[in-house]
Amino acid sequence: MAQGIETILREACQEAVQTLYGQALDSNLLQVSPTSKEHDGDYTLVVFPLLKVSRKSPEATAQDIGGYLQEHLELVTGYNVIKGFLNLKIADSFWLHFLEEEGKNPQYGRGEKKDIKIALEYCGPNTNKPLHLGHIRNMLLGYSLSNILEFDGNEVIKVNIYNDRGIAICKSMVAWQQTGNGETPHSSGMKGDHLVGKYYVEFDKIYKKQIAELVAQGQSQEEAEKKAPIMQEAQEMLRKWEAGDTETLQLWQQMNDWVYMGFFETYEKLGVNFDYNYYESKTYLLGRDMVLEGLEKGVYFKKEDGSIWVDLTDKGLDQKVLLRSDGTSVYLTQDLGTAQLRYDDFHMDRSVYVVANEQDYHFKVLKLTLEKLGKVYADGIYHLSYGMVELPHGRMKSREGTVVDADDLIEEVIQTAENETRKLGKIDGFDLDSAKELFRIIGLGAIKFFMLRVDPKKKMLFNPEESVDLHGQTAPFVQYTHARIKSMLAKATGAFAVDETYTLNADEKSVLLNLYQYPNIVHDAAQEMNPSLIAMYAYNLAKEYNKFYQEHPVLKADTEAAMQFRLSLSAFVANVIQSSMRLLGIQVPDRM
RNA sequence: GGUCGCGUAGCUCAGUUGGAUAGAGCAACAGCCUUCUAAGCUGUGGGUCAUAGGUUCGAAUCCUAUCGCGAUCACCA
Repeated sequence: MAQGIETILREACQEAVQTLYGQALDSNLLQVSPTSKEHDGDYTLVVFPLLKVSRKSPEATAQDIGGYLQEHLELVTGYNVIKGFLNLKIADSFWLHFLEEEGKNPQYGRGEKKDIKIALEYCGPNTNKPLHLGHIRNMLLGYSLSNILEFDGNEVIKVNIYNDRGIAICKSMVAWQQTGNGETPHSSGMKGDHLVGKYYVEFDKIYKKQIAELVAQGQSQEEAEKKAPIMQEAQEMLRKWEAGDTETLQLWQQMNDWVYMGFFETYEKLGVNFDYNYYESKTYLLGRDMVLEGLEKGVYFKKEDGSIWVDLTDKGLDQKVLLRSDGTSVYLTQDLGTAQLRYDDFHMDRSVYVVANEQDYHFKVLKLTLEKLGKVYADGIYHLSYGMVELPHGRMKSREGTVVDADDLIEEVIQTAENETRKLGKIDGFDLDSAKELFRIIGLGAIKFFMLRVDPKKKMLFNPEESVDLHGQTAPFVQYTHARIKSMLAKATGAFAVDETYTLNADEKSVLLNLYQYPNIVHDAAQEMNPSLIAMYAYNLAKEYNKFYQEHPVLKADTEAAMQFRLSLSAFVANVIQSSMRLLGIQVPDRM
């Protein structure tokens, strides 16, 4: 697109003010935006900020500028003034021309190439239990964001980090050794991550039992927690792992492999992927040298007991430990190391971490600690802090068994989609495979849209019934609009062209205005790292189109010109729906 | 207790960065299929924008205080 209409109008307004009132004007005083629905016009200028320059009433100022624009700008064919609002009417030919230019462009909305490389980390699972609802929000956000950033013209590298070591996985290993009887995913038919998760739960059962026994024998709770045999074995397992004990490493590798097989299956079902994987087992020793380097530079400090700290009290935060007194690393130390490693690997301009907002403090500390070291990449670190998913009865708690499993959820939404689709009798003429594919597209679409339509920064409530709803503000609503257009287009014959003398009705123009906004929305979503803007846009576009569709016949339009125009418009809408939904990771069917 | 975040219709969420009569969906009610797919469209009811002050032509939006909810503040990850 050559130049946005808002820019053209803004510049023209600036010129008008200059000519009419003889004064230059700061261009950001000019607010030009699409006219709100209940008023007549296409774009609106708010004139209140101009009163100091015009020295006239709001109405008179708006009249002045409106008159000037109508006279000097071909684009503006009319205007009206309500209080301090100047509503401008844009020539139909502009919109028709726009439709002709962009309507068949499958890349419509794509941003210019920016020469910015972004590393985007998301998911970050532990390898001792299966993925849950929280990971789903994380993965959908991360994957969608990578699409949006890429579409806006950036280079994006999707990375995952596996927390594959530590006491948690050792717990699963010990419980499996003691009670598993050699059970494998193959022998049990269980998905690998679920199998390992089962033994993680098993560990906790045994542990609790042992604590109770010890307490019954007269030990204190605290003492019992430390001395429970199975806990001691898990800790011994961790020591052996760190010492490189072959047998331990083999078991660890095997159980992790089971988990990965399970995760890959879930990723694939959900339609997300990664370009590069990091493993904590390979990075957990990194960062130590950086801390020592900081100590040498004098930006960190050492306490009497030998522990090393960073002082962030000047930034309103606390002092944080970087190396324990025994010289070992903490969580933060590792993250320093992985940040450096990632920069060495990719030399990215920005590094985005999709991590829940419970870690806000940690990421503030991480960024500031790297800044103290003078790392050039510290500035490019951005924590996409998303809100936690809550259930109608509160937070998910594994102890209370309220964790919503990712695989179960996916299966459930597909099942619901199937039930609903069959009930509506929509699959006549589908063979079994394409029917299954349709259920999958609709079910997954529903859950993805449900989670992505909410502002990522805000916590969200997961209501199981609403998440599989197929009506209203949902993916199926948008998908349905697309399918209906496609089936209509399939019935149309020949190529259709836009007649630039066609006269638009209000519903047609409203759809065009929506389409025209798409590139801006993409850019805003990328800028704000907010996929919900895309979701709401896709919904609104479908909504506007449906209104048009209901009121105005396309294939049976009164005139040939109307039919051709409406077909072009419909095809454009289908195109943009498909494009925007793809950014959310949602497919759109041609029939449903 | 310190820090950060949130509070908009019965419920779930928007609100274009300070602009017009605060909008959608769900739920409820009333209409629209012999005409391109009714997973749709139209309409009705539903609001002390947590509360109280302040800033200005104008505040759901910015500032202050209060109330309520949540997260976080480990030599855990």
